[in-house]
Amino acid sequence: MTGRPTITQLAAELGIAPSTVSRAFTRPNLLKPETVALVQKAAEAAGYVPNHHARALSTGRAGAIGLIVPDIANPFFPPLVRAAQNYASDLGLSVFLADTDEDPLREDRLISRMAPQVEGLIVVSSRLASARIRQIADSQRVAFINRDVPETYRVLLDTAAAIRSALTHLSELGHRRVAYVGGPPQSWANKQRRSAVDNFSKVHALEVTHFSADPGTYEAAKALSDSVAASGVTAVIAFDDVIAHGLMGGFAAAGVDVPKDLSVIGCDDTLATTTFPALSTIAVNVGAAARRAVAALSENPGSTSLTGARIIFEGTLVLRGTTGAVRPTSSPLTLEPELDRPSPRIVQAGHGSDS
Amino acid sequence: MTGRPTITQLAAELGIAPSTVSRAFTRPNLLKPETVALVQKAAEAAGYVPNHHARALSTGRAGAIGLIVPDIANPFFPPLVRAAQNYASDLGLSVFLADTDEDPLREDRLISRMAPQVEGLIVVSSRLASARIRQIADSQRVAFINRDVPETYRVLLDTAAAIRSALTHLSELGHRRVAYVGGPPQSWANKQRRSAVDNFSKVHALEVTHFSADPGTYEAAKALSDSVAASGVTAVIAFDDVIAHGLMGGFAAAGVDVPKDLSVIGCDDTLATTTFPALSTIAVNVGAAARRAVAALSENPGSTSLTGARIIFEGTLVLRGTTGAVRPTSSPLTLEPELDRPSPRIVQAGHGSDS
DNA sequence: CTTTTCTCTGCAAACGTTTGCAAAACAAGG
DNA sequence: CCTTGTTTTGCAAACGTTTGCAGAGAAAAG
Repeated sequence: MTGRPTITQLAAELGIAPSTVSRAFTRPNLLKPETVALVQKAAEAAGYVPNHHARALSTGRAGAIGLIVPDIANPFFPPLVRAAQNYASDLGLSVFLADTDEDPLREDRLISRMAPQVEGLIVVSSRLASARIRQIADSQRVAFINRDVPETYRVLLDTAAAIRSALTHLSELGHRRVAYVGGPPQSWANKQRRSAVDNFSKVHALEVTHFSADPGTYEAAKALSDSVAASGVTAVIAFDDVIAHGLMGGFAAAGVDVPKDLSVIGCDDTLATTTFPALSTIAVNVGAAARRAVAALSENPGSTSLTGARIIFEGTLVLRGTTGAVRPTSSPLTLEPELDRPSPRIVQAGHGSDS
Repeated sequence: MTGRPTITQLAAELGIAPSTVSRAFTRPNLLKPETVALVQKAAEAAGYVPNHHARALSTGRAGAIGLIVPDIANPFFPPLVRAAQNYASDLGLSVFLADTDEDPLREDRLISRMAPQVEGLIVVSSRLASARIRQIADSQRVAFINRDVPETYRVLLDTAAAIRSALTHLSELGHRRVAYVGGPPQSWANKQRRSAVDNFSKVHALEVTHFSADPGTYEAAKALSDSVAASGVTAVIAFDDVIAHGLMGGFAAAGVDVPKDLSVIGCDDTLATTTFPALSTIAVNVGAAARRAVAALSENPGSTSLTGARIIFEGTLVLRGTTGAVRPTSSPLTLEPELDRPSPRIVQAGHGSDS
């Protein structure tokens, strides 16, 4: 009658105490099996479902976690939220999703608003300042994904080793000049990948030219493709698959052939084989990262913050159709071998950045 | 000290009543401005944030809505959840996200579990039986997107008119035989699009051949591309962009040129210009649909269910690079004009379906 | 038949808010 | 100075659970 039935109504109906009804659901082993059955039957019949808010208030456990991402429309995130949600669901947790729109202020506000209402927060690719992050992690239960600030709980998708493999592979194919096309400058992943390229290019005596697609969209990357093609590199490693894809789009339009004229390697494997040719990339286990993060939140429900930890999942190079041997003839750089110029050059596209 | 400060602690600290503190936040105009300021200052200092659960319990308003989608990894949904989340946030609502994994049972369970904890539910592309949906809509506050069952509150992205335009356009380009490549058989959108193709093809005396990619993935579509190419059609309308893209991938691999050999039109505009050539498609206002749905949930907070309504947003045809005039020479069908075969043939790919 | 030990159930307080009602403080009108 | 009216605040109950504690039986042990 009066909306949803409550535990008290059920109890009254059965002539027993509310606490008994409660226990029938939460600690059935304390009760006589017949009582449990009785209650369950009545609950079923009345369509009773427990009120999470009341429960949360009473137990202090919210039964929910929050998940904060910079841009849910970026293909990197949906698989992550999917994995997080599935795993949380297995643990009996619901998940609040919020999108910061890449805006640090919005992110900060969201964290403050959500944190007290949930058992923990997962913040992915945070754009906040390190100091602020440390401060937040100090008093809130939050796990970070792809943001590496010391003494916080963070799980990282590390692509350095895979990038090293990629560079080795390119080197073996005869490439000497490669480009790195970066993404969001504030992104930890971007910094990590860029320095991996820088570091490991040295061991193969590769010359690297830097570009940056900002924002990291298909269009921005496509707009950048001419500069990249003109720069004389024979291979490019992109921050992620969508940038790689944008470059390929630009190359195709300009008549430069991938992989004959130019090899390209993406990252994150968000596009799988949907490009043509199929994109060589670095696959990364977002699902594992997401699950690790929600597991961390569900452990130690008592403490007011998570103990520092640095969990790493390594990506792996997967070669498909966009990598090939360097073109044997007339590559512009062979005329002018400048292998001894170590400091990378930076070329910027799009609006300002503070990388 | 003791975790987060509460309203009672604040009150004690200030030597005033908890109710006054409460009112300072919820109905400040009832209080003397100085009191409000006093409370706010203290709250700020103590880092007080209201407990949503307690509030929800007291007011009966949850401050949250639920959003249920079949597969968040499908590019159709992220923009939708983004729009929903943004708008909900403006209204002071949080959003629970859940993924049914295309499983009706899971969907049903999720709806039952979430509905009582939120102010309303948005269910997108429901795979539930109509009877069950009506039953749910009867006692719960739920708005459906892209599922059309009478007497429920539903907002629909209608592509019929745009499909008519597409067919007209193809006809003007000289096409006489077109294929429709369907997606998830249980999907309302799929049925709607298929019958739109069937209906409007008649007015232009087009012959249509039916295919179905199940599941509606890039790979399934790609696997289907040979049959489609071999069927003698000169144009194909796909259920959505990812299927269109998969077909294009298959065509490219098989050496059939788009749009010279075959025109293709997608739907939903999820890929924008990221295909090569850029995909002609039907753009659809998911954002508006999402916002309408959350608005519906936020209105009439009292009632136990939403009054039936049928809100329609129409898609529009956007022509890019995958549509062109029918190839003048040697198209297999000109040898054998069978314009008078009206009943569409069905070709099935992937595992079983119940369309 | 007592005493002890379990098993099962009930009582009542607590969780942190909101809100109807009433009391107190103050201002204005007479 | 006493009414009357208005503004501001406090009291206490309610929202639907959970849970420590204690009581009531029942079973086991003596």
